[in-house]
Parts: sequence; C-alpha cells; structure tokens
Amino acid sequence: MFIGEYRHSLDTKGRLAIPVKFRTALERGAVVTKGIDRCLVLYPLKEWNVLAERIAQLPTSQADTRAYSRMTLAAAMDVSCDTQGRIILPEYLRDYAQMRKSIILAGLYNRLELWDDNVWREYKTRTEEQSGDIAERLSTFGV
Amino acid sequence: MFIGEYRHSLDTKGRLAIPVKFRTALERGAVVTKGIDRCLVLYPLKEWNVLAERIAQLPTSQADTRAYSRMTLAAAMDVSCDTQGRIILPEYLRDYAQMRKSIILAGLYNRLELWDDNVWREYKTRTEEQSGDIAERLSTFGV
DNA sequence: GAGAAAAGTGGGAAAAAGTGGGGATAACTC
DNA sequence: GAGTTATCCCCACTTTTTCCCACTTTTCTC
Repeated sequence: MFIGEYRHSLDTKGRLAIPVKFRTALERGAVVTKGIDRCLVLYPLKEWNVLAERIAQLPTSQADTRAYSRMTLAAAMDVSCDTQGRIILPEYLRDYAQMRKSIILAGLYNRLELWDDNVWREYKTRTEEQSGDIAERLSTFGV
Repeated sequence: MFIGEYRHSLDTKGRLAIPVKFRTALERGAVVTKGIDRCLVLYPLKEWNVLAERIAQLPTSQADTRAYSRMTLAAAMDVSCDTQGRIILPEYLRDYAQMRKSIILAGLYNRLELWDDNVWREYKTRTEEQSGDIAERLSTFGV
C-alpha cells in the first residue's frame, strides 16, 4: 500500500523515478491520468481496470458523460518502469499538472498522486488554513 | 484496450499513422465514421458490428434516429493499415472533422477518436471550464 | 564518522516509430 | 485501347523512444 510523501526530480526526457518501495506494486503495469486539482494519479493496473470499466459503460449520447470519458480515458496513459525504476510522463500530462522539475509523489493507499512541488505547496497552505472547516464537514462521512 | 492521447500528422495523401500499440487491435479490420462534436471514430471491426447492429434496430419513424443512422452508417468506411501502419482517411471525412495537418488520436477504451488538433483544444478548454458542473451531474451515474 | 551499499539522476548510442515521396500496378474514363 | 487518375507498395529520412552505462547523492552499517 502506498503511503508517504517523496520528492523526486523530473529529467529533461520527462522521466520520473518511482520510490523503490512502490516499484513491485507497479511492475505488473500501471496507468497515469489526470486527477482533480491539477495533479496526476498513478494506479496499479488492477485498480485502474475497475475504474476504466465503469467509465466505459457510460452512455455516449449525453454531452456530459461524453466529456467525462474523453477527459479520463483519453488522458490516461499506460506506463511501466524502465530498468532504473522510472516512468515516462507524456508531455500533455506534464502540461496539465504544470510540472517543472521538482515533483512530489504522495502515497494515497491504493494510488499515487503526482504533484508539481509548487502546486503541492500552494494546495497545502490553502487547505491547512481551512482544516478546521473541512473536518467539520467530514463528520457526515463518519471520519 | 485503447487509452491515451497521441498527436500524429496527416500527410498530403490523407494518410494517418496509428500508434504501434493499437495496430494489433485493428489488424482484423476497422471502420471509421463520423462522430459527435466534429470528430471521427475508429472502431475495430468487432466493436463496429455491435454498434451497427444496434443502429439498424432503431425505429425509422423518428426524424432523430433516422438522422443518426444516416450520419453514422452512410459515413462509415472500412479501412486497414498499410505496411507502414497507416490508414487512409477519405476526403469527405477529413472535411467533416475539419482536419488539417496535426491530428489527435484519443483512446476511448473500445474505440479511437480522431480530432483535428485545433478542434480538440477548443473542445478541451470548453469542457475544462465546466468540469466542476459536469462532475456534479455525473453523480447521477454513480461515478 | 568512514566506508559500503542502495537509490536517484543524467546523458550517449542504438533501436524503433513516424513521415514523406517516388514509382509500379490497378482502375477508371473517354 | 491509350491516357489519365487513383491506389498501394516500398524505400529513405527524421524524430522519438528505449536501453544501457556511469556518476552523484543518500542511507545504512560497523
């Protein structure tokens, strides 16, 4: 399971090293896609398949669901670690997540989130200020 | 299954290279036709047959379904990869999708969508603005 | 805290993928 | 049936990707 925060750097070829701990969980294949709040999400293939299957079932007749499947499925890209344990992030995903050089890898149990360092810091300061309010609202979910 | 976004270019002969990953899925035959939102859709023959069968069942009494079957069935053209892994897009389809040189191939699980680069970018900016609303409405589908 | 091992980073070279165009063959026209 | 047009095949070039080696930094061990 993925937990913890790591900072690695993106090289000029768009490669990102995966922490060793996580490599075995991804060696049977993985998929990166867009996440909410300008981050990327990396799923092990098994996790991804569940998600993709559900999205593929959505009707193409409605503009909403068409847009949603285009954004999630077309944005997804299957990746695998090279012999050095790195994955390649396609340009269109790096653009979306405003990635420069310093990248944060955040473990979220069944998935890894990838953030540009700056975006991550901004997000953190923004949410930490509101952490009290957020906690309040979470009570609905039994947390 | 098709996922990911690829940018390839259309040459003067109307040929478009298919990403290597996808070629095996299409080597038993494929069909291109008009899609909604000014894009083209490329189906492996098997997927196409399912769709065609379903369209053929639609009632001819309603103007909507008549228009839809005409658009999809009459516009359809069967294509196959040449020895370089390219397909030829007929002129009337290129015109419909306003295709110039730079083309986006978007994997959507059971099919590939083909977009002119400009149209794709426009569509994306338009939908990204509304992405919050879309997510809200999608909750209806349990996503 | 020094040395060894492991993890992460960078770049050059080989291989693969994508692109462009010439020319042979087939089809179509008058 | 000759000429024109379109289609397909093949070759050659360019760009991108992948593989591999080497270096740096961090972590661990004694």
